[in-house]
Amino acid sequence: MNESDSLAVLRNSTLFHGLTAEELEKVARAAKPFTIEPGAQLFRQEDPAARIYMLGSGQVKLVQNTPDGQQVLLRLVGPGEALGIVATLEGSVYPATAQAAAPGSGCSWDGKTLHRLMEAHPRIALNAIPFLVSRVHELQDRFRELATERVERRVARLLLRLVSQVGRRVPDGVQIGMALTRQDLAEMTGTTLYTVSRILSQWEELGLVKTGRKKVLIRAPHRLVAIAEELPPARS
Amino acid sequence: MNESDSLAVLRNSTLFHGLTAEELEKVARAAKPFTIEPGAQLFRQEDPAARIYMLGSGQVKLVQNTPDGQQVLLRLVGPGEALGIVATLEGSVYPATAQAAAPGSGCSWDGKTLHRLMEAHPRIALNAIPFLVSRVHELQDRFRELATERVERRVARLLLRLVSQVGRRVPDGVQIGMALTRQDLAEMTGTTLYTVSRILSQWEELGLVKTGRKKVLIRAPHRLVAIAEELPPARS
DNA sequence: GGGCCTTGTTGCCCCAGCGCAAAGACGCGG
DNA sequence: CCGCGTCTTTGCGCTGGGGCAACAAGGCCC
Repeated sequence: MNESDSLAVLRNSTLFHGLTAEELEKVARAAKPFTIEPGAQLFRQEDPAARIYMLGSGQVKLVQNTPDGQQVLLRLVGPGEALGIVATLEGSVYPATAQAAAPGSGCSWDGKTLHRLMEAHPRIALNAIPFLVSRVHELQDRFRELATERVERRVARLLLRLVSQVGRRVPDGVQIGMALTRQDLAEMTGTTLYTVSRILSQWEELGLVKTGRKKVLIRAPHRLVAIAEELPPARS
Repeated sequence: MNESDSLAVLRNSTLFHGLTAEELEKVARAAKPFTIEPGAQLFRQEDPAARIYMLGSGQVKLVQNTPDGQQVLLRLVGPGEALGIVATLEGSVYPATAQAAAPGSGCSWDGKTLHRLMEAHPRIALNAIPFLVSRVHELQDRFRELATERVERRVARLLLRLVSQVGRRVPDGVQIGMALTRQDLAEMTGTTLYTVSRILSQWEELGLVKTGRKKVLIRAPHRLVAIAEELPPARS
């Protein structure tokens, strides 16, 4: 990951979209490259939010721990996306731990530098807004889901979301292109690994999916959509 | 609500904080004032997001409806806060309905105007960021709560949040300064009005709160904090 | 003051989903 | 190819809380 790699990453990011070539170069020069191995952490929850990271390649899980030892998987971050923006701009602590799920690389800036860059190039601030807006939107949706829908539907939705994020076409369906345990899936849907396991077993029996260790293959996406969208059992 | 009222509203808002007097005036001139009666709606879910509203006085509920008729109360908006920013910036539809809970007034801008103002005065965009950031943060917290905590704790937290938002000291405690039905409380915590009612009854028996029609009075905030923070039943 | 409508309470039943425990299955490293 | 650690499945019992129904209590309007 050298400076010209950084440049390539920046060009593909929404955050720095629309900057002139010179501006981009300036941003790239201020960047510090990094690489990360699976299982390693970019930052930990409660650490002071010092840096913002932009992922060039790889997959990172954002996990929030509760005081009593439970976990919530807030979001998966893929190439071209940034981590720690929210906390770094706020100047507080990271609200979650960022753990690599696949080997990755990218570059980072410290909070001060980012602020300086934003003040100097308002375009960046303007770009950050749609990003934040879409986060708000997504969180609102997930909140509503969690508040009103039963587990099976939430899991169906999750798989569909994963398909669109990291789905890979394979001969007999679409493979989730990422290693996720039942526990991970449970943390993303606000349930337990037991329940996820049971639901997947049931779907497997129906020929809807094919599961394996940390693997899920969707064979009949449309039927999953039916489960995700269907109105609850009946309600005159 | 005339133009100078608008100016006063703007001055108290975070969104337009730090603008020069002239800039503020320009923004105020572009604003359209409004007043609203309890029960009336500023906008409805699924309407194209045409305008952004800034509340000068009053209280507005942001309610999201699910396809099958359930509801989620996303947030309460008070004086100085803005509504519809997210949707208007995104240029999509309002993700929720904004309904007044008390008589109010304020001013509004259409999406194009706001965009123009932001481009011309990047300060506004920079101001919008902390606002959005705090929304993301809050939603993440509520998401985690909903995913990992049981109802009683969530209700306790909600009341505490309401106290800090709209609490009014009265002789024998703190009054929630806003009319909220059990249904409203349920929609904010992702549960049902029955459960909320039962919990409040129980707390009333313990002398923790005093409830009435659309009224909640907290008599012992510290004990509510204990419920909100306490670790679950036991876990060796 | 009386009627009506909205909001709140509570008993009852029921079930989705939690969580333990114990037994597989997978796959890596040696 | 074996062993061990990690991940997954499944049976079982239990309970939090959902939801109906019926009733009570406010509050508002005429």
